[in-house]
Amino acid sequence: MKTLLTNLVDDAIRRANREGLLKSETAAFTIEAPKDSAHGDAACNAALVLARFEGKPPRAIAQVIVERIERGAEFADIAIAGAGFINFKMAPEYWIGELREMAGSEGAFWRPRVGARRRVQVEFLSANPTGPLTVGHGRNAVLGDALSRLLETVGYEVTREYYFNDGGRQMKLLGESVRARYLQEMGREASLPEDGYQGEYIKDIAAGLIREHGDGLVAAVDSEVFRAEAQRTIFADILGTCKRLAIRFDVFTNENDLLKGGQVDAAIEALTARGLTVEREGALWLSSEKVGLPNQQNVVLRRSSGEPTYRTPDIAYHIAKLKRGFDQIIDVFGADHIAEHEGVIAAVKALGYDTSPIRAIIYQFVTLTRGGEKIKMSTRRATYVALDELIDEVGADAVRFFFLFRKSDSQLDFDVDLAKRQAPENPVFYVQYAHARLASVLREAAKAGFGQPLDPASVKLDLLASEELDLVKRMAAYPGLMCDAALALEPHRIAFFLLELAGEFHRYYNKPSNRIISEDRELSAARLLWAKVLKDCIASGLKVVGVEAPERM
RNA sequence: GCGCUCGUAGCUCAACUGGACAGAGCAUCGGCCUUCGGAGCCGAGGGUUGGGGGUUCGAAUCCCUCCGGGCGCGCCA
Repeated sequence: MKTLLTNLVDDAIRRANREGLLKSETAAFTIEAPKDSAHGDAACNAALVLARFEGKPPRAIAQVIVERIERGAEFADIAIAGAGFINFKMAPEYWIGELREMAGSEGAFWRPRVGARRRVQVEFLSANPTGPLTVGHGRNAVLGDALSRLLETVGYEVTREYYFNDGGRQMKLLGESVRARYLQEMGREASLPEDGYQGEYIKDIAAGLIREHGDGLVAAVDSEVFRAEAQRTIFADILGTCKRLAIRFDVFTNENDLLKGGQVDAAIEALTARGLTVEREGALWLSSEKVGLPNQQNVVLRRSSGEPTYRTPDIAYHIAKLKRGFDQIIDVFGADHIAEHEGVIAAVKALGYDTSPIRAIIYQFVTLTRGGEKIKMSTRRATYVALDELIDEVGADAVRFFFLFRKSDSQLDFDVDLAKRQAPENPVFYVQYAHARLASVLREAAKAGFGQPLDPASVKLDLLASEELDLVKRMAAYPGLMCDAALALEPHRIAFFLLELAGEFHRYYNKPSNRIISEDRELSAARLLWAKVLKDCIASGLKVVGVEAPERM
């Protein structure tokens, strides 16, 4: 509809220009669905945009444009309203045509292929394997995955990537923590290193090593064997948690490979060769002023001990990503990493790379509440709530939906009690229930002798009333909404769409006069076809957010 | 202190990236349905979009400035 109207208005403006009524040949106007449906199905602001340049009142310009629009039978009305909006109201036949298309497309209607198979990499989660995933990681994981699903749905080719540091100091510390626990279990004198990992899972890993090796590791020369075992176990645990949330990755990249491949050293050399580094107290720093960073951002590239910090591989990693030829690279991370990311991008850019394909999606923190009370979380002291525990308590669907039910840059307050409730105030339940209801109706229809699938060509869709067509309008807007959401990297819009769609359906369904299956066979057939399309639409939306679409509840 | 970010109904949040009268869900109050095509629906009250200024046909949205929360500012990740 948008392109149709855009073309019509464009033509009208050009015509008016040829007739000497407008100075402009074209205008940067928009076509939008008005918030208030009384204003019609679509509104165009062309006259308002042109008013200044034309030096005429908007309504007068609107008049000139409207008179020159080639109006077909698909329009019920074209009117000028308010400050000078041109409002279009489509005829019922138009919406019936849309419904027919939805029904006949075998689902393609819900997969607008605007991405044109462009390649996108989404890097998300990227948690270092030093412990189980927390609720905070959960938001990252779900956001990255939903974004990937959304991009795929609109036709991009997506690579889901997990990057982790396995060469750094933290991993060494992890190994030493395990070693300490191991020795303690073996009755040896040992204490956890300062800032070591104190979680119970460290003891579990140590216990595993005892089962496997007995006391054979007491004399181990370094903590490497402990680190390797910890990494292996923890990684398996992380991926297990992801699997419960239906999250998977295509590519894993780690720091060690970059170090071994010499890419980290190459990055340091390149930066130094360009005079972008400074040596201070034996360490190598990125010169913040030369790469255009605020000077409070001190980026250390190489410690005085000679080993690189975690950021240097990250710079090398981003260069490698750019070289892999993605059309777009998306990094998902929490707000506490903004400064770091800026530093990395600034360095990459200073090396002459075009960083414009890189985009960041940044999310704020998550708090859990139970009965209105905040649940305390702290990663340091191991009092965090593990993501697995949250999934145990409220289920994967609720976890996913709740994480997506907020714009990523607002803080997220996860109400555990609400998420568990099987009641309409729980948005997950509400949406899933709409789907189950439709499924139930379709089962009834089968019993009543209606064949499935119904043939869109033979069903009399013109029997549908405005209430059904209002839902068709909403569905017709869905593909465009997905494209906008994908472009803005905002998967939460899909969740909100689903809630609104479900709400409109529940309202419809509750009216006794709207019984889908009645004595009137032809009307029933039309409504059933419509109901099937609606069910498919909800199912496809749920798929994008990664939530189950149940047939029964 | 500096940088980033957020501030919208009592609470938790939307608002198609500058459009028409700022919308939902909880909570509160008042109704309808008594149903396995179950767990649903309707209505009411509630707002100077933190304050002030600016940009323009038009601002919750952009700019400036205060106020308030969050995050960051380590040879940690």
